[in-house]
Amino acid sequence: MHDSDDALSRHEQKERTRQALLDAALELTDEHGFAGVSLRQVARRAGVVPTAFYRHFADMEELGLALVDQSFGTLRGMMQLARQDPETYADVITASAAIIVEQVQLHRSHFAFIARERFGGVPSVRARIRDELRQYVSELAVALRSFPYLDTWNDADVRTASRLFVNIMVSTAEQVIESPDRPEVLDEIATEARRQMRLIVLGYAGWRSEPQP
Amino acid sequence: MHDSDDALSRHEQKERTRQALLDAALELTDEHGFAGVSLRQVARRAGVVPTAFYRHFADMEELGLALVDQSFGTLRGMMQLARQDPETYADVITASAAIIVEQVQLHRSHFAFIARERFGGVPSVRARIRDELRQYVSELAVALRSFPYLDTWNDADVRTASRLFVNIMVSTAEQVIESPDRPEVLDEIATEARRQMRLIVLGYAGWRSEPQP
DNA sequence: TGTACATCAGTGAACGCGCGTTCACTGATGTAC
DNA sequence: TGTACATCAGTGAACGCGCGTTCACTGATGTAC
Repeated sequence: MHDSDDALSRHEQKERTRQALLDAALELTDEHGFAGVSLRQVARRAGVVPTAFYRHFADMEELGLALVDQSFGTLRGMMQLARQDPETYADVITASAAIIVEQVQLHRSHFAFIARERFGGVPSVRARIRDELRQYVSELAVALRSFPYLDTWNDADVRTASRLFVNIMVSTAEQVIESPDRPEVLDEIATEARRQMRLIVLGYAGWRSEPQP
Repeated sequence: MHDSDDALSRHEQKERTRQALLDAALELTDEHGFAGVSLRQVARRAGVVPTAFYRHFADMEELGLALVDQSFGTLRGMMQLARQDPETYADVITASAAIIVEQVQLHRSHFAFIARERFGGVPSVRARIRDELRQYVSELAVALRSFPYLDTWNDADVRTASRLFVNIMVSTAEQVIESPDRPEVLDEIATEARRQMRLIVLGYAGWRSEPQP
């Protein structure tokens, strides 16, 4: 018999510590960049002794790769949300811009991690992010295909559009990350993202009616 | 009387050492990110003793800000080149894409520094880059005004276009930095940059003939 | 031009500190019977 | 259910190392006369 704070299984407790290490590293990356974060700092903030780190990761590089995976999980969740939202099919541009701004605020640290470490200091982390982004562009291209009108485009055009949308997504995320949390600033960013996306869609209309020389 | 290797003045020699420190830091940033570079590493690669560093910079942060200034000097040189090139006025898109790809190859380390440290680990460096980029967008907006056709646009539209062009410029630079130096890869990147710029110009045509709802 | 002194870029020893990693350990949780 | 043993997440001391920064110095370059 024990009191109300149910004991965790060994496995659950280990998982909890692992997540504490990841969260600590994410916070510290926000402050110093991943390359500037030490194993001891991570352990300290997670509330364990430095040597406990090794029960979960071989070194900081392995933890960094785990953070990439976790962050792209969030990005994929965002795409999922957009595909499930009926608004998206009514007005893809307004709906996407709103979802991007909302999700970036909600998962700021994951987006910030990708934005910062995409060209950051640790080669293996950078490489993994590049691979994941490339795959994300492909996945978005497939998703774009399910829209009326876009289904008539050829592969190369859909891919270029997908790349542009991901560019806008990344740069919008970067702006939200850099900005104070004031609603009017965020509205302005969402408006700018809409303008940019609308521009591309209109550009494509012109492109297709009057192909390049 | 002395032999042919003319002695440098004390001032010239000091300037030379300062530049050696900057170059060393730029190289090392390419390898580990600026936050991962130590004062001693910089001094070692520049061929001076660590304490000599302090004759030139108060600390690594001050050196980092000097690197930002130097890198944006290169960016402004690129804009200058584009404005002087008669090709630009004949076909702005093709000419700009070519200049971007060529200049990024030529000054790879400066572009890489901006791309990496824009969201990198040292707050003051990041802030300075953000300020410079914002100013660069303004300067480009002014330059765009000197083109026929664009001179009829309103301020907000020219600024949005300028922001999009700088986005494309940065992401093109990022792609060149990440890519192997093979000519066909670079051609492909330049082609993609042209496609993206053409899309925007065409988008603007559509935008203006049929303004947003 | 020559001499005497000032300047100052770069030197080299020394410091205390946080780092990553090793190792033997502890004690609570899990398992076999 | 109770007991005896195994597992293993987290501990704490210890190590050698590169770090940023201080300090008194050296000796070539620059300047005043």
